[in-house]
Amino acid sequence: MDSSGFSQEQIRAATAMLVAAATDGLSSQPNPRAYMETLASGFAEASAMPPLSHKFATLVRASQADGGDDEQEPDDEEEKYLVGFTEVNVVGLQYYHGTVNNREMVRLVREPHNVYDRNAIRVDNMYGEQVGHIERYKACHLAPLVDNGLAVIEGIIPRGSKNTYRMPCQVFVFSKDTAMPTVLNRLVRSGLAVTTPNDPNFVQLTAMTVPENMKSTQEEAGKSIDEIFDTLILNQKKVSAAMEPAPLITTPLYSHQKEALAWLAERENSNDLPPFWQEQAERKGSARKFYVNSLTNFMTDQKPDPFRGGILADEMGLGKTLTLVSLIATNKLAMSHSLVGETQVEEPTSSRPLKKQKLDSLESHIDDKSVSQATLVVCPLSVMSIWIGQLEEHTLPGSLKVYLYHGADRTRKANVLSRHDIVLTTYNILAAEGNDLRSPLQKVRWLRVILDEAHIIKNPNAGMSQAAFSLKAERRWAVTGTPIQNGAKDLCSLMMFLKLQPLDDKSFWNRTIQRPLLSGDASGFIRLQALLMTIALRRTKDMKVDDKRIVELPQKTVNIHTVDLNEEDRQIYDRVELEGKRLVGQYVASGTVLQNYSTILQIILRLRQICDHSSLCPLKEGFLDTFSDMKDLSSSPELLQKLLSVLQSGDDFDCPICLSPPTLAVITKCSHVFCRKCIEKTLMQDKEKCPMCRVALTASDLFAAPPAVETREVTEPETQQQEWSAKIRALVALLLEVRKNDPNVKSVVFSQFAGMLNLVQAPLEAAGFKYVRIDGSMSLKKREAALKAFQAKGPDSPNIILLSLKAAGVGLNLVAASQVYMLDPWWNPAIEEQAMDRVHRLGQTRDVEIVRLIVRDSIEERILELQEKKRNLASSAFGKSTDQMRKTRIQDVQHLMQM
DNA sequence: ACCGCCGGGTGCC
DNA sequence: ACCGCCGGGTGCC
Repeated sequence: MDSSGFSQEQIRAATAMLVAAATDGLSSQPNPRAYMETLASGFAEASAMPPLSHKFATLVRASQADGGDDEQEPDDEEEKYLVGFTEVNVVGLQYYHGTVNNREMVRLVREPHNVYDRNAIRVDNMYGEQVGHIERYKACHLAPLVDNGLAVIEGIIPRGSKNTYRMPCQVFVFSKDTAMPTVLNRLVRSGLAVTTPNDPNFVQLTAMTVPENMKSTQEEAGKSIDEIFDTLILNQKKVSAAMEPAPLITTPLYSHQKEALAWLAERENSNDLPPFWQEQAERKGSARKFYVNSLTNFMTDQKPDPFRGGILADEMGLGKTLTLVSLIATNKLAMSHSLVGETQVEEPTSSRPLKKQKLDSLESHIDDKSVSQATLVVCPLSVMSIWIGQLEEHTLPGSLKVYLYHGADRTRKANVLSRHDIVLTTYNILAAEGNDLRSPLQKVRWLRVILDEAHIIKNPNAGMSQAAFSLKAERRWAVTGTPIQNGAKDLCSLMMFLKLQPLDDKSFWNRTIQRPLLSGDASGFIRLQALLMTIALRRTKDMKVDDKRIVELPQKTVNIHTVDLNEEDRQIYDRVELEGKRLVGQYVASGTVLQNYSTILQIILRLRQICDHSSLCPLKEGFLDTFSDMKDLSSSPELLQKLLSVLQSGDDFDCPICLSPPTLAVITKCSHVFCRKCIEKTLMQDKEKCPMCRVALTASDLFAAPPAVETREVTEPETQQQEWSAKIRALVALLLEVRKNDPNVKSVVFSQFAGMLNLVQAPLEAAGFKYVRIDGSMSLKKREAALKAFQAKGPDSPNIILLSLKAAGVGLNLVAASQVYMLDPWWNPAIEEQAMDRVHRLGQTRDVEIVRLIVRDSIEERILELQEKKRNLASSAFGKSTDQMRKTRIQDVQHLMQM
């Protein structure tokens, strides 16, 4: 490695090697540890600065909203750029124990409640140990910028790290594009010497590792995280060994499951350094060793604790749950001697928080508050039954003590929980009491915490996530079949749960991974790869080992069955589409697409409903005019109710603030739909304006959704009046044909519209089919009963299960069926694939046929195209900014409306 | 001397 | 801190 550090060629070569090794299995096998060390040394030595990119983009969380600010982002994530840096002193070093290294990234923490100075800014090292404070006469200029959300600051110690009383610190100031001149101006007027990136001396002066402006890495930057995961699939080193589970697992594991078990156990028991750490001898030949974190350049002579846990990201259908049960069962036996021994043996005293935690646990060992043997599993309610099922099916009865921490009669006693081997609970319970220190969930020091479907905590600010972060555990696992949805920041949330320092800190995550990714700097990509390579395991069903798929599944074919609307529906469809185009055209022309996004979604929704059956679209004449007239809406509670029931009919709106499906959806008087919490928070911060259209809004202008639509519509479809739609005819015809060929074949019928499921019921009955149904309104018990009936083998058992796409939840096992009918397409192909995978998964013995019913010449065809486009362009790319996402949305709308 | 100068005590926020 | 600053002691040469 030459003195200029990590060259583009090296990065490219390393990447290529990685990808090649991951894809073609047997050839070159990179050793992840060695690879990480290569990386680490490369970055640590990158002292001579390569040319500087013009702007350093970054995604950072604005710590507080600025009430008086002009631009309001619906989300608190927004692009920030480097304004420049100013050098300040860190003072008071003599009072604190936190040490730093030259060129080390430090945390700058606002201390608004500091009794001596409300502008205080604390300086911490990577471990969160205090180093000192920023001298107050400079802090007083920086703090207001941070507090009002104008700027975000990051610190690096350029030199002087061994000083006794004070040391310099370069404070890098970032702000959003529009505020950059203001921020710079305020800094300069405050008398701070600011070096901007335009400054010819910037490169010599800065201690920041300046990202190279590498256009060549754009293609990497454009990759979705899923693809990154997929380039890491089946790392040979990770899974070369297989591990037999403890005998109390009564079912033989598939070989890929044994490999996963070996990997999980290795990750829990290895004493390797955590990711991004490397060992260094003090001097050549010196016995004294140091450990350096290559992300922050933090150095310590204490060996960092191994990182026990990680991300199990196997594609769904590979049997993750059974693998985890095996881990719990297998390590249960290994445990009794290893844990106690381990904790006592390598335990040099230390002042670090991490060690302290362990020390505490040692002390409390005596008064019986020690690390429990119990594993806490947090999962969605719908997945809980899967865990229970797997435990019943695959373990010796009575061999594992399982407690269901669920239901009103759950215990309040921590020691009851800690006496079990497995405690199962749900995210809702965790959210409800997880932040309450009196909760037994919080009192137990878990051996292991497993978050199943961990992407649920992707929003780190949600109470549920916070509760997950505060659980005390020796080992942490995030389990998810769909690891990344919104990009790299979802991963940050997982890191916060996993407590992988320093990446569990948003600021460090942004600095070392997110920002480089966004600005097209290869280091972010490479670090991310290195990280995932070490702590994540992902296999997909198509992966091959020794030319054999890891899971042999029957054939799956996807066919499109094109349907022509009947005359009446066609007329309605054309009319609505014409009107919709006119409206969208207006919005596009006047640049108000986003302000009218909810209206547009309504239009699209209507069109999609008409494709299923025109009666699903409740408003006929002139309803679009009503949509575009907000005042009318606000004075018409009835309409609001209707709108909301539409919202709840199983369709997929995203709250524009959190960009997720809304929880507790509310609609504003200006007809924008948000999560209740999101909009309430926004209103409190942002001067009571609608974030979408900036109309004045107060809490009283919000209308809550009516309680779950339930089976209100389940009133038997009035058979005469509701003629079968073309699609229903097609469905029945297809089902009849299948039955003719083989009466035992079972089918799954998916729709996004609960109403559509209602409408197909009568025709199915008329054709002599027995069916069951699962939708969002059903209780867990009812769902289980329906599923059980469907899975039964007898000749009288139902042949058809009707499922609402959204309510079906994860993990549902539908291998009893081999035919799948998707009544309507959804634009996120992943969701559809997930649905299909419930049928096409382990245990399926028949070939699976998936039939997608698509109306010719309709929005459905365009949705298909959009899906294709999304697949090809990987538009879930992680390097995407909010702004880019908006643009994509506008384009999507235009495409859907054929404009 | 309402000064200057000396030298000890002292030191983040 | 081998500094700055504070405030008490002190006071021609």
